[in-house]
Amino acid sequence: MKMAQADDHIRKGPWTEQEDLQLVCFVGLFGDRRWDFIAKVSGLNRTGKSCRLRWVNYLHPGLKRGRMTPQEERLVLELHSRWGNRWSRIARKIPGRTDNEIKNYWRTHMRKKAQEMRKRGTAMTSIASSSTINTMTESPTKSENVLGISNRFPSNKGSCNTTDLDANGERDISEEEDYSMDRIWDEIASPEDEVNSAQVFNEGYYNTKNNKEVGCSFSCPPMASPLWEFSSESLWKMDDEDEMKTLVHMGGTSDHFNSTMNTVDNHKLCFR
DNA sequence: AAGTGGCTCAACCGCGACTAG
DNA sequence: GCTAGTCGCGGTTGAGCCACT
Repeated sequence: MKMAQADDHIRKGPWTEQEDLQLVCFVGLFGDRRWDFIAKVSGLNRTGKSCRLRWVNYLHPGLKRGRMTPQEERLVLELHSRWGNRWSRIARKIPGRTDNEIKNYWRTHMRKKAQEMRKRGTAMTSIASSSTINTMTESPTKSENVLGISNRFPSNKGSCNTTDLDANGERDISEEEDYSMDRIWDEIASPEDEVNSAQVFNEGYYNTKNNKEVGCSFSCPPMASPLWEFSSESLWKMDDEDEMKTLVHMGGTSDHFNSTMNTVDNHKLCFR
């Protein structure tokens, strides 16, 4: 398999504002699917992967910025207890948060929590002796993965025992997990946030039958933005270079394009 | 004020899954 | 069925910021 094509000029590292604008522009034109194509035609000298990552984690219009709310934190804990380190899956249940963000949050906060627990070194001893704390607090290293230790929740890539999954392919919560989660909850939950996150999760943001947003127990922006709505389907069906050239020569003056760029500007103001 | 350690977050890497030819 | 290209995911890294000493 040919990996990075003659990566002579492939840029790496932080994205510039100019690059961001360029990327958003091309995603507006071609949608958020054909990353390799976008990477090529945009002239960004980035890999498709890099473009996708930048879009998903930073430029996507529906993203929330800033610290996790207590409700979100609880939701992360709840969902992690169900699904383990399946961050993208968890992220899908938390509007405006990316898998990367949740992953980062989990690492830092859970590690911190574990350190505190270790310091106190009392109540959690019995749990720590099981593998639970390891998984709850730190991702296994590569070598640990290879050795098959410290991973209570095999990822969907790994040798996941399907008998542990429910009808939806979701993992059931065993009694042991419930127990450990209760303990963790007690450690983490602050008294003021009494919101039942499980309820939020179950009844929460979307009515899945008609796919509409029906409510949100904590303040979050609407997920869909004009850019997001049109970008994924309508435009990216265009036929590669030829149509792109046509569009570029048109000066990119379609309504969609203009609204895209407005969206970009608005978001730019929100970032950082 | 300078040094240090911890935290946050953007970005990269490797791998498996998926898809088209 | 095979192969190459592409995408998506999870794990990891490192730069920058900030609080503390």
